[in-house]
Amino acid sequence: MAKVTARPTYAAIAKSAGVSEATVSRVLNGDESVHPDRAAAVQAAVAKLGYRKHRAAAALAGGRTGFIAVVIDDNLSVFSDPFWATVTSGISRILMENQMQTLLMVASLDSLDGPVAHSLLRGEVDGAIFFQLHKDGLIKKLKKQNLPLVVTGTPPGDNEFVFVDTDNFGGGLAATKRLFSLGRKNVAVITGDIDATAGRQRLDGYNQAYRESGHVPSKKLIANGDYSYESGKAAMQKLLKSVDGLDGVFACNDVMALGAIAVIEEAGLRVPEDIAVVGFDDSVIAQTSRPSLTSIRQDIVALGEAAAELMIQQINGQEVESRILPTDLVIRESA
Amino acid sequence: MAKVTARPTYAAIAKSAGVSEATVSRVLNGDESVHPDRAAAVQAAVAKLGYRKHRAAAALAGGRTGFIAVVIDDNLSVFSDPFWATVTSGISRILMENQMQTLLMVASLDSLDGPVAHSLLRGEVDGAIFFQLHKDGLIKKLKKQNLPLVVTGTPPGDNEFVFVDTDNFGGGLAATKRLFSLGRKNVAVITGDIDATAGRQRLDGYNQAYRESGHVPSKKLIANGDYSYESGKAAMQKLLKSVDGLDGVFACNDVMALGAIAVIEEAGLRVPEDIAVVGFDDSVIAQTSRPSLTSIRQDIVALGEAAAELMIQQINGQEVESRILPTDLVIRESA
DNA sequence: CGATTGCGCGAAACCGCTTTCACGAGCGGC
DNA sequence: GCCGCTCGTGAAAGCGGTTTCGCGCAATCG
Repeated sequence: MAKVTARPTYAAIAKSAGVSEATVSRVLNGDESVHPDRAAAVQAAVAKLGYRKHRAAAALAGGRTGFIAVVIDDNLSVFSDPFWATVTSGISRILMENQMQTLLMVASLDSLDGPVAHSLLRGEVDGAIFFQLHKDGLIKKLKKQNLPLVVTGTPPGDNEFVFVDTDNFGGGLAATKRLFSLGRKNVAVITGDIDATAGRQRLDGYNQAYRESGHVPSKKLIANGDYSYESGKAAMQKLLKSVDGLDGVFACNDVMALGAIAVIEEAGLRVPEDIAVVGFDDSVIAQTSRPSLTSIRQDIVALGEAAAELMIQQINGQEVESRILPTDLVIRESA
Repeated sequence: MAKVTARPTYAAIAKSAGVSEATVSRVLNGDESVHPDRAAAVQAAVAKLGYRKHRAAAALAGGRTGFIAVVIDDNLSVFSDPFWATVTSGISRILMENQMQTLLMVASLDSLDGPVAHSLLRGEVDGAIFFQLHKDGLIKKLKKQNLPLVVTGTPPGDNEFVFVDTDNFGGGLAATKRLFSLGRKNVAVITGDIDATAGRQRLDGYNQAYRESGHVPSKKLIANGDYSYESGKAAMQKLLKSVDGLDGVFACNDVMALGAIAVIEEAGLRVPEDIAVVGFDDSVIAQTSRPSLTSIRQDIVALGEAAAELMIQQINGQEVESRILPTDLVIRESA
């Protein structure tokens, strides 16, 4: 048990500043109606005594906890993908700047009845940021309670929730256009999980690029993957068999791109000379692989920061709109 | 602002169970001295009303917050390495099981004066888990306050703090032995940051393997890196130039191992035929690279779980000992 | 110039739980 | 059979803030 050194309370501040505790509270909560002189006196006392508010007490009395939950479904790939950690660091930074704390909740969200669900439903946090949405039972319930919510990644369905996301569509478009700009004619795509919105949108971007080029992609050019290395290999094998004159591939993430490259080289073909490959994510492996991978970069920290900003705006009662962040094409050896 | 539906309080439970609020509190906090019948009545009332304790109120009255801080120095590679996220998920799981919450604090720990430091010093958490220790100013201060602490990664210096770590020494030993067991004679090492304990220990393991084999590693066989891809390449270039008959390399992480392999192949040599390479971490890239990488696997989730367990034991007033978790050698193509 | 309004401020209730304290009952010891 | 314990329990006092309410004052109005 931590023995905490006694800290000053409102009583001390009030005494030192010659005002009542109520006034101290007003000053510390930005109530404008206090006379500037008194406010200054309070501020001085606060500074002098090194006062800091007791969170629990403030939460109990005020109903606001200063905590924002970051809710992570534990069947998400938190374990193998730095993505979520990076987003979280962005969230955390912004929250800290605004005197709020990040409460991490990792749990299976299947049930509406676990400790996470209870904790959220009981109002133990001022808001919740969800990572990717699969099951929407819980979040719908929270929305009914008017809990400020932000979703990271485009939620399926209509725009019921405030969200932040990378421009997956634009990224897919840019990746595919890059291949066309290299003079490639038969550009295939290895999709990610097309049941999730991100995968869907990247594919849509690919299709859009085709449309803009005045062609229609044959069904044969679309091979489904699931973001795993193995699925990238399998998809590529299928493409090599079924597509004549294949000279470009857009893989919806870097890991699959590497799987595809492995298969291409095993088949005795060269990247990028015979087949150019573009990935998505610009993860570490894009830099370390050989050939290094041309990929679509997203600003992941910014994604987290945007999520936190939208959260804070909501808490302040402002109207907010979902945000979609741009991507960059990073050109390396593979395309 | 979340409008929270009114929840039952002790008053309701007490009434429903026909006891006083004091007794409710005792039951809910595991006080043994309550008559079993009454305890049962309270439990029944709790279940019936779906009662859940108000954390802030409990914290205010009891001094225990139910929060454990996970403190991450933001100059740590949280951004590119899934390692810390994985550890955190393990921590979070165990804490949740014990009705505690994970409070994430990402901040520069240089100053003893930032919001993180204040928050910790003020006893806003029941304990703190530090990720890797560079600056020990803050943590020493916290220790003086008797705040339960756990460090992830061996802290430098004596065993002043309770910590959990992977068996870096054993891993380095196993990696190097693997190379010897393949009949390699001139086995070099590319070190990580040897100012940090993990890097130091892996190197020590390498040296130990040499000692056990009855030889002494020449200074030439040791090339310093900093865990980055580029440093792996640089170290390998140096080794190729200065070491005759080099036929094995232990790189202290996978990323450097890939850098080394790139250089080896550029030099027209083959992995593993000419030079076998072992990495460390068994990260995704170990599986996706070509040739796939033999590496040392650590159970990262278990590391987080162990940290959380040590924390909980400390909070319960038990004596605890630091824990070192074993590693596995994962054999793939490169060695 | 007296009555009305409005503003700044303090007193005090309250948020929901924990813990001390004292009290009554049941017990063994003499 | 009386005294002194122990044991289980409830009343009540906080924990450290927030917020309502009403009061006293000065400015405004008729």
